[in-house]
Amino acid sequence: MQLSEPELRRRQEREELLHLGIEPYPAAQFTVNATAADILKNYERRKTDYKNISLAGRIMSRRIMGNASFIEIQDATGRIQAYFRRDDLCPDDDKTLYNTVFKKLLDIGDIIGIQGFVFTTQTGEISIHVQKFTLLTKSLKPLPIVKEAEDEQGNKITYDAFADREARYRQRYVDLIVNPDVRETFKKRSQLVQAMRNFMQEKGYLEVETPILQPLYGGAAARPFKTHHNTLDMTLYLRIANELYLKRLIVGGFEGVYEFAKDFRNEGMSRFHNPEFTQMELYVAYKDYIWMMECVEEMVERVALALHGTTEVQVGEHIINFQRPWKRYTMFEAIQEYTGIDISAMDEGGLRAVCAQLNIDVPDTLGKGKLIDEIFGEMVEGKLIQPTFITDYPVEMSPLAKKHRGKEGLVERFEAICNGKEICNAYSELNDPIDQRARFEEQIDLGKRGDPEAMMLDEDFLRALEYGMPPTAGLGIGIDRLSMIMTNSPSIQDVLFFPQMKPEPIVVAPSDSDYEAMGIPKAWWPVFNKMNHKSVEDIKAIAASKLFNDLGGLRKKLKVDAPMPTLDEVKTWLGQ
RNA sequence: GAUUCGUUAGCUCAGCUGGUAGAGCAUUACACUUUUAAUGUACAGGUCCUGGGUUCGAGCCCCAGACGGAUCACCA
Repeated sequence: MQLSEPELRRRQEREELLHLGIEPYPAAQFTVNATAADILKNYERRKTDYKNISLAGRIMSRRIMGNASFIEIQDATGRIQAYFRRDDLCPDDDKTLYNTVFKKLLDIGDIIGIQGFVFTTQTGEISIHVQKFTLLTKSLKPLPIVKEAEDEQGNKITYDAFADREARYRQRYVDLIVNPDVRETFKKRSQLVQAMRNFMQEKGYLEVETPILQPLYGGAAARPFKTHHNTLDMTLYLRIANELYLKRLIVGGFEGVYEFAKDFRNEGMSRFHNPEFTQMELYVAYKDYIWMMECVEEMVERVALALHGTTEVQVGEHIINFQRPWKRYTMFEAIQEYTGIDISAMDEGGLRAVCAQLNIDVPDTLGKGKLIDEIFGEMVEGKLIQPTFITDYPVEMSPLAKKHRGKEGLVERFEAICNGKEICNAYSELNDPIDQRARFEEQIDLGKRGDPEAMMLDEDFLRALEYGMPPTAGLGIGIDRLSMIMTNSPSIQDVLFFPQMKPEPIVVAPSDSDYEAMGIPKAWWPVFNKMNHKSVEDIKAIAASKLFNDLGGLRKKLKVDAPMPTLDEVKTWLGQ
């Protein structure tokens, strides 16, 4: 890797600090007794408490004005201005600490500790008057410079925002340093998980952990990631869901279990899909899906209140209100509401005619259940902005859900739809082992017909059901999707710290020792570095005459103080 | 996987009909003891994503590729 000029300069500064006896990465702990947010919030009311403060953070901007300077320092809670004055820091004749260390050897991005007292500047900004500072970490890579200001109305204006998505996702650490909104989004995500966990702890449910490496994958319809265990010499799959394990725990006698689970699905990626994602699954014994709807409403309403202090949340152009109770439709009612067509009594032929009438393209292979799902997906789902429960799904699509207590061909299942997307999925869980086996066998048939997502038959799970699982309500709720809504993020990548991406190409640049091995005189090494070849092989592939010409050109540009080699010498270097 | 847009200085971006590569910020130097996008002056900084092609001449046109975004498809 060729280092840019700022990078070289910072490495040089690191050396100079060492020469001055200043350790750029000290071991001694720097004790902090204040945060930026605390000072800005409480200083005016409790001035005497801020006479002797100690704070650490990253330098985010510098305004040097001769013998006085202002910097902005950023800690985990925010930014605060600090005031450095030469004669305070260097009361004696030796002004090195200010003139050299502070002004020349520190940069934006360096992490320092400061000690001093809080005051208000003439322009009214609460600031720290620094009496002593300590370098804690020298930063060798320049940060993207983002400048912020406020207009007359007090609106925040950002200049030169660090907005390139690829760079932001690949180097999330930089994104987090430079974009405060990103930090806020992830804090909200954490609060969301915390609010849900508190909710379930209060109800007395048990938080559990179940296997991620599974010999059989199940609990959802999806393609898995496959791996291999060497000692056991067996195939294992990364879980696509943890449903079947949590139900085993209900069989075992726990009456409420939940897990925040990373699941893995080997499928397409989009702004709603990442190969690994988080679901919270909850199973409660002696409950049904109607009870579970109330539970979801209460939990999600609680989350909205915890994050926003209100049930109303701005999402894109909509304001979504999570206040209970939410609207409820059966799937048939919802389709009738949005298309005007009652499909509840239709057979497959009738449903196909409806698809044709609504201009929905469907493959001939689809059965009745999938046709209904297609109509719902095309005509209804995207229009449901406010949180809405859709209940009573066709049995063909739900091999783990209990048959409806009153309606033939349906199961006791609901999804909550919000902002046009599913956020959760729940059933009265199927606990009849004979029925469950039959449903698995239907799935196996589907698999034989080529459906890559058909479920596998899990004999151990069936054995557990045969011992008897009490009537149970189960829920899976997508934490990423819910986070997107609660933080007004248009893409799943905005709520994942490290979204999946293709790896960056790794370039192994030739080094000085490579040049030496090729017999190139040292004076020419900078020239080869400047040419930035990707590898030694790349250099050797260049025609000697072309390289000879290039060397001549760069010799002039870089002012190389060495005689021009002959064409024959160049050929020797290249082994040609 | 398909379509489409993008990739130019450390960062954010301009770049005309194909004719010597531009700005602001950051950096460097100097000035400046309460500034706040600090200011003023000066300097420096570029494989224009990669590889081919067309052309006297390519950042720009053509072909292929890499990476990324968006939409669609797939997908609880």
